[in-house]
Amino acid sequence: MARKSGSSGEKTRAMVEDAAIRLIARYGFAAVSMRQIAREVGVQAGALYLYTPDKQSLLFDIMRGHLVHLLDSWQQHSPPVETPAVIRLERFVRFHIDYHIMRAEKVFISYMELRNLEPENFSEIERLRRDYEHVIEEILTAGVAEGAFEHTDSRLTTMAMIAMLTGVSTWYRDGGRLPAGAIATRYVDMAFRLAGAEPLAEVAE
Amino acid sequence: MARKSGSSGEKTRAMVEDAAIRLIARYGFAAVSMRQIAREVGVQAGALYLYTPDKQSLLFDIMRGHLVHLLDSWQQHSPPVETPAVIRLERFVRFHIDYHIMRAEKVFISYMELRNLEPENFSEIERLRRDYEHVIEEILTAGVAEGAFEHTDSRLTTMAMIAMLTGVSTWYRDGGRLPAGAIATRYVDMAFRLAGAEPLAEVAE
DNA sequence: GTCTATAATTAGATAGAC
DNA sequence: GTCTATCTAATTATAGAC
Repeated sequence: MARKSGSSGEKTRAMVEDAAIRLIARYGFAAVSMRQIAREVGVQAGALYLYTPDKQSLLFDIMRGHLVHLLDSWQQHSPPVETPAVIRLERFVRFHIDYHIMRAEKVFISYMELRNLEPENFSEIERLRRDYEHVIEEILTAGVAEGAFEHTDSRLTTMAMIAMLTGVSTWYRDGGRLPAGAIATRYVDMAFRLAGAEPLAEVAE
Repeated sequence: MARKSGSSGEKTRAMVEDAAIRLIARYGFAAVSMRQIAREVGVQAGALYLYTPDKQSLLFDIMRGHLVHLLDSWQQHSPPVETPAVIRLERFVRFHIDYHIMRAEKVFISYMELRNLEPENFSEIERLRRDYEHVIEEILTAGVAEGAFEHTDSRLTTMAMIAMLTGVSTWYRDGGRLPAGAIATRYVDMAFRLAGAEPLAEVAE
């Protein structure tokens, strides 16, 4: 029988993406073959091309999907812009860490596999990444304007904060020394320190 | 003529490593072929095997060489342990950023290509990385004991600080908005904030 | 020390049967 | 929708000439 009974295109499509994410996160895009992905799904290599025109699109779709969903999720979680920056920063840090811990593989891929994107794809992903960086930068500059934050260089503080926060996903493991919530609380504290939040706000945290 | 006049083994050996570093940093280890490296050096692929037993060793030697040299350099730059932690932290941050900016490619490889190491090689590299993490952690705990730093979790602060500092090498470019020295100064300030350095020390910076 | 030639394997992608 | 078979090209690594 050439076609398994009960097999369905949409289900297989999801399995292909899942397998690709798992394998690419583990071994790296260039090191993973289409045959490996197919084996993980339980189909032959040729069948993959029903769901993706080529290997590059598989990577690109994973990364774009991740970043679009990330930005979308923040839109839904973000407080209104008129909210005090201290509140917005705390909300952002908790959102970011939570999201990145829960989707560590996609985060990892989107960070590590930029080099394997073809130029046009790279540009689109970079644009989405910059959009996300601007979320922090806007909160920081708003906080300085409010007098709630005190630091000399919002752009550099943004870069430092993103690196610091995203770093969590490189070492976090379920069942580690601290639960995710406790980690997030400590990172909120550290983000406030970097931003130069007034002691009052820091205590209130 | 099978052998170029004026060619020399040691010189070629260095060119092989240089080419490997440049190409792996740019395209990733798995995506770079031995033929590409050979072409960059100006020899045939077979000749590479005079200098490395296989492709894996090429990667491993780059990473181990980098980390051994990094630890060695810090040994020579580090103030005696009895030096106040504030001084030691400032020295460390400037050393780390300077070193990482000047050797961005090796740093990048050592961070991105961990997945492509065979198990035994991975273990050795991880051991060296942990040694380096302990440098910061020791300074932070010493600072807390001295009463110079105030933070709740030295281990987490270490992870945050390493991620923050190493992140510089992912975006730094010569001729950018700020010269390397100015960037380092701002990162010293941010490191002090994370560590919870007493205001007096922060002003002294 | 480097070259040419080649072995052995594997890759991405397609064609056509079912 | 999936399989088998296959094409074409590339890969790591080695052997042996020079």
